[in-house]
Amino acid sequence: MLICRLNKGESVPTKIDGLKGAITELSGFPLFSGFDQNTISNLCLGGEIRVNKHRDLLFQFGLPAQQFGIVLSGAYKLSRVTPSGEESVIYFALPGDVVAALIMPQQGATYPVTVRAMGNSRILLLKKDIYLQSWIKIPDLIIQIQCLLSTRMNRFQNQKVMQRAPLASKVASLLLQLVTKDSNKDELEVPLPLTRKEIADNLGVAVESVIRVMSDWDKQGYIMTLDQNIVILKPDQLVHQLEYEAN
Amino acid sequence: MLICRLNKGESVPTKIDGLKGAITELSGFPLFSGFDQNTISNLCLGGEIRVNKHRDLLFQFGLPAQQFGIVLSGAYKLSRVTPSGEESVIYFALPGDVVAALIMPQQGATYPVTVRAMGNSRILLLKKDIYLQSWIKIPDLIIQIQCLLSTRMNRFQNQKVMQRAPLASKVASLLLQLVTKDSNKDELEVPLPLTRKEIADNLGVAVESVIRVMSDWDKQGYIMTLDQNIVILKPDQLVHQLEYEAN
DNA sequence: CGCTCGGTTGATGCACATCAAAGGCTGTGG
DNA sequence: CCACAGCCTTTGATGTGCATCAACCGAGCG
Repeated sequence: MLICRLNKGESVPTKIDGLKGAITELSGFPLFSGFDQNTISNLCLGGEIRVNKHRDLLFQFGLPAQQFGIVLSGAYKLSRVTPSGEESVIYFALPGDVVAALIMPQQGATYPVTVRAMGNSRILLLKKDIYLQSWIKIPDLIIQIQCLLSTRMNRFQNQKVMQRAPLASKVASLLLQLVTKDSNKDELEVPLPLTRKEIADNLGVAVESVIRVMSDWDKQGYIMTLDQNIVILKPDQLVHQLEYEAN
Repeated sequence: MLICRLNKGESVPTKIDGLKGAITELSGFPLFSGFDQNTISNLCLGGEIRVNKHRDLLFQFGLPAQQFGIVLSGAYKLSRVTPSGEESVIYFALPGDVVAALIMPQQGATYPVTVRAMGNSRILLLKKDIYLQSWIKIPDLIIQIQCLLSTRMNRFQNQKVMQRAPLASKVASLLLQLVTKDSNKDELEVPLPLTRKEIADNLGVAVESVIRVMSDWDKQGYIMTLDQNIVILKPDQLVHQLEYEAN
């Protein structure tokens, strides 16, 4: 069962060289906190803003890694294909997140995942060289990058700890993880278009199982889905799913 | 079902301040490749070599992280306890691996995992300050650290891709991952004492299931277990387990 | 209007969990 | 020295959560 299908038109990604506006956006991310706009522009020399539509391909697993990216808006999906042809979603990258930065230092490295846009998204692409020649030499920047990686690593670890939990717990955990911005009471919105298949592929389970869990929550009024945008109406109820009674 | 039990005596870890001998060891690791012994000793100022016995506690999940480590010999197990009281093994750190380096930059960070020795092991403990004041400023060192992290991240990703594979594939994948040194033909030895429970806790499955898979391999002559040391007699057969037919 | 895609539901089956029992080994204390 | 407790391993019997298979619906689209 092959997954690859031609994306309608495979839209030639727009390329915009002037990135004045983006600098302001960048200065709002934790990655660049404490840097003035001048420094930021120097750090982004030779950068290119890529504007993507839903499912546009950004990086392809296995190809030589020449660039890394900083997500500006929207979201990107990092995934790989399993030996049996299924898609396995590794990570969802949101604005402010870096993509492929970790492998820049390695000689002849290839992308360890395939990266695709989810919905309309924008990303700033930077050349490998700038990472090796500028970024690496700025301790404050390295610290910020390591913080981002640490967060991501933590997420992996949390998923590992949940491995033996029932499916409902895993789905709840994933959804809650994605909204960890301001945990203001009721009405959290998952900030990216997410199909049930993508959730299943991330958790490594069957679509139908995810659907059974989520449409139940839908009926209970815990969540709401509008055109692939998920809204958590009762966060407390989802948190409750996490405590699956230690027998 | 609580797991915490007093380790017989909880042996007071030996502390040795002179680390002359260790410098030679360190210079053999990829982490310090390209550094002369003088530089290495400066990078390890204030370091302390901890000698541990089987199951000695090194770092405790949740406590403030003041130190990081470089495994010298033996192995260390990074794990967490699940909400239901089971142990979840996140990672096995072998000689040359760094532990807790990634979280050094974060203010008031706590250890994200509990770390215990597996068998007799030695680790070089370094202070947070040295990381922030020296390490971070040396691009070549940062590059090596990021390579180590990249390898670890890759391992997580591989496990994620195998999530839907049958148990036998997962066990095979884990064992093969641990011996990825020189893949010289037949007779690979897993370089750390590993119980079936630890394998199970790493894969997030039941002990009995792991045992059923492995004792089958034992009978087939694919592997051999001597006192918790696993030897892979027929690597090809284990590799064969990975290709679980994409129907 | 046929196509594909995402979501949904029900019937059936299987891989693995769970429970139970037992033997070997090690360290510990009476 | 032996009894005992823990841990690791093993094996069998039984149960179940989720996968799999199949079918259907509505929406968007060329």
